Amino acid sequence: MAATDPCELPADRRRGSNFGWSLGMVLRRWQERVEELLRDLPHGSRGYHILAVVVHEEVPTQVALAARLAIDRSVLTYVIDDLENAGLIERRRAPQDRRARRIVATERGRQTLDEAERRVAHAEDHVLGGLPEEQRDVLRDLAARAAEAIHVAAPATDPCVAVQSVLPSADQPG
Amino acid sequence: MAATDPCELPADRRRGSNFGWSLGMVLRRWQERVEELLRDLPHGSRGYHILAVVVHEEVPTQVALAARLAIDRSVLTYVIDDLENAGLIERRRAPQDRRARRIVATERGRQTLDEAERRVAHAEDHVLGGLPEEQRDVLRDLAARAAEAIHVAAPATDPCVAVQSVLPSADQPG
DNA sequence: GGTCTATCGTTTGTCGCACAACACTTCTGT
DNA sequence: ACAGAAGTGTTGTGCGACAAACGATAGACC
Repeated sequence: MAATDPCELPADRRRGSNFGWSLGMVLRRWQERVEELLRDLPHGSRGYHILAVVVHEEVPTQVALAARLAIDRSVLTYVIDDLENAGLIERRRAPQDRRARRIVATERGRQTLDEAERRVAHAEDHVLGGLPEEQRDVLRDLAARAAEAIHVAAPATDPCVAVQSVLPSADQPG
Repeated sequence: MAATDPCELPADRRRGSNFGWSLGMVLRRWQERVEELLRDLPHGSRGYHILAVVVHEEVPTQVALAARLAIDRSVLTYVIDDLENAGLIERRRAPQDRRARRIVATERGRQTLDEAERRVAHAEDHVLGGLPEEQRDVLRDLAARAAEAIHVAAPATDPCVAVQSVLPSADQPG
């Protein structure tokens, strides 16, 4: 098989590679920092992600926006409400389909995102301060590509196998 | 300056580097998989992290355990309850300080963790399937080191500067 | 044209989790 | 013995994610 079997690695190697924990740790800190820096942006990092997509990509509908960000439709409703109230984006009825709303950024929204991106970039460098410059970019890049791959292969639930218990069978000593 | 200014990168580059979103995406999928595979392990990935530390490191008290995992003490209480009920770990009063509980893994707990780690490693390769083998290891490694650095520099709240608004000042056109 | 179904957006309710606050036990120092 | 500190457990509260139901509109089919 092509894959290295992690079970053959020494325990130290495996213990250090608590990938889920590491991700959680970095993400939590990232969010802390970002929430702090973007205090005025409605819904913090959430609003930031949404605003970024709205500005950089012209996503036709809210549903498409939700799909793009892999978040629930119903979340978009209130976040967009607040971004709109802050004058950063506008809801426009799509002329060809009056059910759909086209979300467009205002000039103010674009300016805000620009400033926000500057700050977030700065915060990221801070969060990843434990890594040398070069490796930060590698990490960002790898994370982005992994995430992208996950996103396009979206089906999420791959019913690969019937799941057995992790626990050893009952006849084993406790 | 040593740091590359991300604002100078072309928009496409910056858009792709939505680091927080990427982390969230990968983490969410990782958790989905792990929860699925470790269905029988109390509290899924949470229980997994805790069990792993209990088995691999001999952490003296619950407080130390919480600090090691950077989670709240009060979470430990009920997760440990359930891990104990599942016969995977034991709470023992520390002989020299009867306030403290020493958490030790049972043989069954060790076996369970061993199997769980096998599965998690497999799931990780699946989650990171979008990356070639080699880069998966790089990502794991970088994430681990970034997380470790964050963890040791724990103070979390670094009141570096008074935070200004991200929003442009009021005289800007909307 | 009229009806029927699917889609878009919004609203509401439920669930789980993080965190704070309080209570209890035990240790330490005087 | 007493006061205060530290380890643990319990309870309550608030927030965010997600599912389900609802109204509005579009498109297909007769």
